[in-house]
Amino acid sequence: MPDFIYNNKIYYNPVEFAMDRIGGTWKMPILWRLKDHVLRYGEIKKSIPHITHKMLTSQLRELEAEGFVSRVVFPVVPPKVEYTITARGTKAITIVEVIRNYGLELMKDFGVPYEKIKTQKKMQS
Amino acid sequence: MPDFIYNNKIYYNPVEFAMDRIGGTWKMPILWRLKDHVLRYGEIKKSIPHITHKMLTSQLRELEAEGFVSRVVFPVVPPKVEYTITARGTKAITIVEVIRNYGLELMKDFGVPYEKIKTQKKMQS
DNA sequence: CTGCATCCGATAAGATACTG
DNA sequence: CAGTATCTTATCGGATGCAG
Repeated sequence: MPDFIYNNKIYYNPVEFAMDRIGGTWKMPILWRLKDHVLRYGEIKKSIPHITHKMLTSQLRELEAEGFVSRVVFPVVPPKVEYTITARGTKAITIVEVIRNYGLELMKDFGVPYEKIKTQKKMQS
Repeated sequence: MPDFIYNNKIYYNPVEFAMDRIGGTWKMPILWRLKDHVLRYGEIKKSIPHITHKMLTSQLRELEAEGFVSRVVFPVVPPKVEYTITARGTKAITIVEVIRNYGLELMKDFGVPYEKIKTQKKMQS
């Protein structure tokens, strides 16, 4: 007696559904980077520490397939691909921010040290 | 160059940290059930469709270990154990609600049918 | 009733190599 | 530069059995 099915997967509640779209280790960090920048693949890669090539590619594919980011391929050599956040992605950012702030509170609560609270203006190098 | 370490695990951002505490398939549904009820193990079990014995036990253990729920054992036969949400758990519920509402919006957005939008007043049978 | 341990299959994710 | 494919390991989670 599943609640609903989407993409051949059974879901039992809306939270699970939302988390499958924007959850996981990397999707939120990716959306976060695209918040107010259009970025190339390599730029995203450089800006997210420890993410592997495979993970970044697959997560971008999923985010694109579900309309959170859009992918523009420039037919040049060497290849150039830009990723832009969509309206749906921007909406998701709101949730990311809520969770992020909560995470910061929790960390404080748990006594976990964390420095870069300050918003990062410039993203890489 | 990890951002921080907690419980022998490396985290790279606050979102990941938060999701490790209250994320996953079952933690939010569990907290949700305890929102305004003190429940016994078996009651939680019955109220969450498809959750397995193993998963419920392990998730409750983690939630307890990190202070989101408290566990009271009554020294009777047969055993009786009650789970209560803590202040920290109540705070988490706020986030759960935000994510849940977002999930509902997303589902509408994706055209996923879902009936029981109405708040469930009574929980089981 | 509640909880723990064990086994095992499914899935996620890292490393690496190859392509246009 | 960006993307795909393969191989391999690690973790998650289901089923089951046993115990106080």
